[in-house]
Amino acid sequence: MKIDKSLVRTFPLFERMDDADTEALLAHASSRRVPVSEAVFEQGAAATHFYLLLHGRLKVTQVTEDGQQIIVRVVHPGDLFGFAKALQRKDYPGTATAVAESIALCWPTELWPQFVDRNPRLAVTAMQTIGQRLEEAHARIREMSTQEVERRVAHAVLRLVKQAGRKEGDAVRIDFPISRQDIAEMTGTTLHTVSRIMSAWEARGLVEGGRQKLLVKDAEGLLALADSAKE
Amino acid sequence: MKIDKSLVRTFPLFERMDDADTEALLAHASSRRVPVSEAVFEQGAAATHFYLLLHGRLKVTQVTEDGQQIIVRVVHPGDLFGFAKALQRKDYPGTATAVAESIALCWPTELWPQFVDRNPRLAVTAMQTIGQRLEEAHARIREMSTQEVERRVAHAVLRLVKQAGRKEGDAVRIDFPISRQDIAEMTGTTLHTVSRIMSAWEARGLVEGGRQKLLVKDAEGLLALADSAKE
DNA sequence: CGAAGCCTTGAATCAAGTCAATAGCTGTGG
DNA sequence: CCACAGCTATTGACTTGATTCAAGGCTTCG
Repeated sequence: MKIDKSLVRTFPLFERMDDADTEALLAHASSRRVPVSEAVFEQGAAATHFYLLLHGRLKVTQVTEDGQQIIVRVVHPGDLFGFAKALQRKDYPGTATAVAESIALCWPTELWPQFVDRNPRLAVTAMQTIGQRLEEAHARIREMSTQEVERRVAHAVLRLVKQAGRKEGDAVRIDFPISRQDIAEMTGTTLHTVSRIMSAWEARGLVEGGRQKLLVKDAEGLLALADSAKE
Repeated sequence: MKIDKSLVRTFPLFERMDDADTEALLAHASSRRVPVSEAVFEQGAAATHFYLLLHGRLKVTQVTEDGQQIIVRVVHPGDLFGFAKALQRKDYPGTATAVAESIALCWPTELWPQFVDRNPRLAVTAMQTIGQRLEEAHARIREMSTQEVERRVAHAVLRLVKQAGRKEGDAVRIDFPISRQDIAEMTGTTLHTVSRIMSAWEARGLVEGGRQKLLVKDAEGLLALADSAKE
């Protein structure tokens, strides 16, 4: 399968890899197009491949025994995902669903050790990535333990701005379709509460909503909300 | 520093390491005694060492900007902790405090790569450990998102039973001093709510409380509480 | 155009948090 | 050995943030 080397090269992960190594890796990769709302892999399925998102946007969700869903994280272009095997898991802990038309590279998990050998930097990067995720998870736990919903939602939106913001005049557009329900699942609340909060924000000129749309007009204002201690 | 090889050898991490390797590692280790309520390291301090808990019990806490505290995890004998450097961090993300008289081995972080070289299994184990922690964190996020307080507390207590339970007749004793406040910080609630819940449980014969004491008399009953969907 | 999927907004309810007061251990020192 | 200081825990009353229930409106797309 022919894959564009120069595209891959733009991602930090590959940036310092030399041509030979890059080609060796890409030789074993296949690329996969994922239409909106289709899953790349499902929670509990055997972890046969690991992936690199080239283009688009995914959400990783988990479902509890009693059927509730939460969004574990959002996958952005350049992110590795689904490398459960690297953590000695046999199955995927969550489901990865495209929220926008996406393209991912994938490798059979058996190749992970080779992948790492070929570029020791990669082992380090992977470790780092997981470390970051762990920290994010702890940050989220901290937020959920101590902050009321509005601040949590503010934090979540700011995170999206940082990871998926695209300038649009004075404001920042969240660059993929996201619903109130999604935000609720990211912050551990209900779409109703999110809707109310965002209506209030819209009235104050902080954001502009819409069907699966989100435009942040005043990031500083949100930041003030997110950081200010209660009262 | 003379350290008992046979003690170390009882931990899964070292179980399959041969004598030469074990000795090489222990040669660079020092041991450190930590009295109750003293910290092994503090949140934000430079990560100079990584540790292995030999004996005792620690809690790892984080403090938010506005002064609230949460318990990130409990460290049990045999656990590695404080290996921030392995995740490419310069500082410790939390504070590790002894809740019981403890003894830990420690190594300078510079030795981590060597530590890993010496025993590649260790790299794998470390990865696995971190993977587990990530999963635990996600499980906790899931719980906090979807379950009401009583179930969360039930889960937390059951986790303690599994990790620090000591049989005591028909019941199981949590083997270190733990306060209502601690449980509150592990579950994201207040000591008042925890106290109320545990009083109710005590009335139903599920547990027996006391000042920093906790005896689980009916783990099945708790499990039913923890697992049953609401109502 | 109609159906499906999102979003908004009221009203009622409820789980937990806050406030406040008291009681019970535990270890210390007079 | 008793009293006191300092924690830790218990409990009631009240408040409130957020969920649930319910109804209706707005987009988008086939």
